[in-house]
Parts: sequence; structure tokens; C-alpha cells
Amino acid sequence: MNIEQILKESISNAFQQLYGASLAEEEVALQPTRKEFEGSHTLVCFPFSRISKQNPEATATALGEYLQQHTDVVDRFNVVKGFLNLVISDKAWIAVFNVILQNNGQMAKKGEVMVEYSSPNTNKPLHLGHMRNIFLGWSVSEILEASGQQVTRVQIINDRGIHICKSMVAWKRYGEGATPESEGAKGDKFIGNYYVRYDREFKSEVAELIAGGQESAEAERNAPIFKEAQDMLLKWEKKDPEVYALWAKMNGWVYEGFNTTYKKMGVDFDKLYYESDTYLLGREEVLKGVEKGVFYKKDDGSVWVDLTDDGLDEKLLLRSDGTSVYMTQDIGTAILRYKDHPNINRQIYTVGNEQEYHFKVLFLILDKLGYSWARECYHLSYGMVDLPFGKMKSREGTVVDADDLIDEVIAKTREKTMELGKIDELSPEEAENLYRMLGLGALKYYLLRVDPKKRILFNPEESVDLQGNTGPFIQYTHARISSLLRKADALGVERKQHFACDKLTDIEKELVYRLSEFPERIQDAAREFSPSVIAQYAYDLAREYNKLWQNVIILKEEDETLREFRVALSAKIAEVISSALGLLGIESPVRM
RNA sequence: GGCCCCGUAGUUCAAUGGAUAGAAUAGAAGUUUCCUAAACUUUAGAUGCAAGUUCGAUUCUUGCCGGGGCUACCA
Repeated sequence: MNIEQILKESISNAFQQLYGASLAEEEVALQPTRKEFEGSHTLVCFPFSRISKQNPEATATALGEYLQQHTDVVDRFNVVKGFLNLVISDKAWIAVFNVILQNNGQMAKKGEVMVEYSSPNTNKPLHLGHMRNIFLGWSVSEILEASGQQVTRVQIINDRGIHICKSMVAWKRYGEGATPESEGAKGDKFIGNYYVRYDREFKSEVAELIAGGQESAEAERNAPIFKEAQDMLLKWEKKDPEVYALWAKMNGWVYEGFNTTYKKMGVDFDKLYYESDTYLLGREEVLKGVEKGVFYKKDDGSVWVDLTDDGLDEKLLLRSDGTSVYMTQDIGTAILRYKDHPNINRQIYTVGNEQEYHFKVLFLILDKLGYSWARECYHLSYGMVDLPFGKMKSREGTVVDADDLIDEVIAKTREKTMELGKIDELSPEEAENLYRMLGLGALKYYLLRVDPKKRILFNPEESVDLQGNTGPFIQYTHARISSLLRKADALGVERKQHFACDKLTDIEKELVYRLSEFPERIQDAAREFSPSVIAQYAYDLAREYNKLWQNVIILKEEDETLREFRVALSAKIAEVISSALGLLGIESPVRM
């Protein structure tokens, strides 16, 4: 039982004894004491005046006296206005630490969820926007798992549609049989270049037609290269063997490229869904919906859903020519996933906030189709990543490429580490691995420390900062403790599982307090789908530990019990830092 | 126009309705005979505006002002 629980229970008892009133545990507002007052836990007593029929100050004092007498955790207390500040006894803190030492970190099992993230188009490489998505989705998956849920990680690959046909046309026209191997290029970059090439040719053809007297909209429809792409899409839908084979081959190149990047990022998936597999199922569902009267058909044959009663618009589900739109395939994908995984109680879609309307509509449609799980679908929406010089636009070449960015941050940490010259005993391979951990740590932390729903203004300089509120700062603390523990082991300091010291410094108590909060923080982060909660926690813990480091001697402490306690405390903190960073997808180096 | 999100130190981020609004960075000033100075200490600096609810509002409500997004037979 932890201190909060003991306090809450005792406060509840106190109300019974003092005022003959019962108080639900949820009504007890316990919060950390502000630094300028003595104590660690503060009870806000203003709301209790009503029950106690006394002013807040008197109520707080009465409660404080009761707690001091009837519990053995409260050593003393002070009252400031309606705030009751409790000082927990050193013995109680040690008891808390002993429990933490025993704790194996297991959480109660809580069901099964599916998390979707990344979900790229197959016509261009991954960029900075994807990185926020991928790191967020991965981290939320880790957090949900740590909170006791079983997680299936998936992505939907948008492998179908006019966009991939554009790359295909350009490759057929200008590729002369080139392959990623023959060019020594990464598959996704290779395809991306043809997509860019398409766009260039398209623009020049349109310009030519306009010069020949056409209106711009007309010219865009008539550009030969566009017609070729459209023609190719039609052939693809009819499963024309030649087109289909080319499509499969070119997508294969892209997947290979993506996988290289995913691996570099340290993420993966349990299962992949392809739009080309799900759009037909979606169409069937929509047609069924028409029969059921949930949707309706217009005279031209297009199918719509009317959501005006729900405060939304009418939405197209099938084009007049019978082909699917984005919404159609998402309906199919959602249903297929529940068929594949009947036990999931929640689907989480990691997708940018510009698609909030889309998902509102999707979930509503699934609900109307009679799928009860639709109400449990969740759009994990996040803000855009803006660049200092404006928005990212792939066609204008203002994107930050994922591979380039990763290479850059690694190069930057390499440079910085060499400058500090602290890695002499590492082999070249170990050193490279360290740069990778630090570079990615900086980048991931930079993108995850911010509340997901907020926009991020991406500053290339700050994203590789190694000081202050950054990933490497936390990693550094871990490396520092690791070094300490190596020395402790060499000195033969015993690692006890149980302590009985009777005097702790304020920083030590603070650290035990923070350690004890970790499980609760994980639940908070899981409930809010917010890795930033974990980032903040890890940073605070590391910062607090660095204060301890600066203020007390650990290995040279003469009192043996105290020395052993501090080593054990350090070890536990390193462990918690490492798992907190793990929840963010960040590795913890043992030296740096 | 309608709907959604965001406005906090120069800058980037925090704050279940609670105390004198926390950090980082940039600025100023310090700390290495001792376990990793990628650290630590000190210092100065902020809630867009106006009402309302409340013992108490950065937080909830309304209006206004700024920024962004959505409102496609694109995905």
C-alpha cells in the first residue's frame, strides 16, 4: 500500500470520526506540496468547510492532528490558509522504497487494442510529418502495453489509386528499365523521383496546352501524361496483367525502402493492411448499407450518406462510376480488422488533425451500419509539424526527408561527442551505435515532449540539442548512473533488497516520491494517449537525480547503510529512466 | 459563412479548479584537488482582451482579437 492510499483512507476515517460524515476517496484532493512549504503531500481543505462547519484553517488543523495521531506515516504537519501540508516520516519513505525494490512492474491485464500509425502513400519517401506520426504511434503502443493492454500494431498502406499510377507512367516513359539496384538508390526515393518527374512533365504539358489556347482546368484534364495515368488506373482496376505486375514490382521497391527507414527508426508492425485488399470489402458494405436504407443512391448512381441530423454534411461513399473513395476503403479496413481480431475493444488511428472530420464521419457511418464497436474507435489526432520557413509541401521540395534528418542528427551527435572526447574506451562500432542512440533520442524526445494535439514548429537546431530538456540529457543521467554502478560493483557494494535507515535527505525523499509515481504516470499517459506525460516525468526524475549527484557523495559515503541505500536508489532510478525512455522508443546508453 | 484545434517569459514547452504560474533555452554571474561539467548553483523575465460562474480561474462559460485546420465524385 502506498502513502497516498494510506492518507486517503485515513482522511476518510478522520471525517467519519470527527464529523460523522463519509467522504468518497475520489473527493480527497491530494497534491504535491509546493517547494516553499515544508512537507510532501498537501490536502486542499477549502471544500471541507461545508462538512466540518468550521473555517478551512481549523478543518485543516483538526485533520492534521488526527492524521498525526492515527497514522504512522505522518510525522508532522503545518497549515497555511486552507492547505494542510503533511510531512511524511523517514521510516515511511524507506518503507515505500522497499516496496518499490520488490515491485516487478507488472500491471493487471486490461484487454486488447489495435493501434494504427504511419500509413504512408506508396509514391514518395517518408518525411518529417510521418516521423511525428510514427514516433507517436509507437510510443502510445508502448505505453498502452505498459498499462496492461495487449497491443496489435498495424498500418494501412495506401497502395492503390492515381498517385501510384503517376509514378508508374513516369517510369514507363523515362525509366528505360532502371531499378533501385541499377541506380544504387533506395526504393522509396527511386519511386519518389519518378513522382516528381511526373509532376514536372505534367506541368510542362499543361503549359503547352494553355499556350495552345486551352483553359487551365481543361488543359489539366487533357494533358497526355494525366490521361495515361488515368488509363493505367482503369487497367489496374481490371487487373490487367502487365499493369498489375508493374504495380506490384514498383510497390515492392517502395516497401523495401520504407522497411529500411522503419528499422533505422527502431519501429515495426505486427500486421500490414493494404488498401488494395480492403476497398472492395468497403464497397460491398456500402452496397449492403444501401439495401438497409442507411445510405441512398442519387440518380447518377453515386452513393451518399446523409449526416445532417448529426450536424454534419452529406458524404460521398461511391462515385457515380461505382469506384471507391477514401471513406469506402476505410469502412472496409475497419470491418476487416475486427474480423481478424474479434477481441479488440478499441481501434486507435494515429492520423493528423486535418482528418478529424473524416474520422468523425467514419465512426458515425460504422455506427449507423450497426457495428457496436464503432463508438470505441478513437482518432489519435496530432498537430502538424511546421518548418520555420513555412509549410512542408512535397511538390515544392520543402519537405524534410526522414532518412536525411536521421543521418543529420546522428552526424551532429557524433561531432559533439568527439568534441567532448569521452568515448575513448569505445570501439568504433560501439561509438557509432552510441551516436545513433543519442541522435534518435534527441529527435524522438523533441517530437514527443509536446502535447500531441499541439502544432510543432520544427527548429532544426533545437531538435539536436543535447542540453536542457532533451533526450540526451536524460540519457546522460542514465549513463552516469551506469558508470556509478559499475564502480560500486567493483568496490563490492552490496545490493540489498531491504533497507532500514532512519535518516534521508530531502532530495532522497523527493526521489523516492517520484519513483513511486511512475505506475500512475503510465496510466495517465495511457488514458490521455500522451507520451508527453512520460517525457515530462523522465525529465523531472533525471533532473532531480542530478541534484542528488551534486549534493551528496555516494560511493565514498562512510556510513555503510547510507552508501548501500544510495547505490540502490541510483540503480532503481536508472531502471525507471530506462523504462520511461523505452516507452518513448528511446534507448538508454550505459556510457556516453 | 459553418465546424474543430491552439494563444503562457525574447524563444520552445509545463501546470486533475488551488498557495507567490513551473522548466528549458537565449542573457548576466558562479561551481571541476571528490562517483561522467552533455551536470549543478544564483539571477532577471510570461497567462491575447473583456465579462461571467466560484471561497479560489492559465484551466470552466460567453463575446471579441490573433494563428492553424476542415468544409472534394483527392488520399
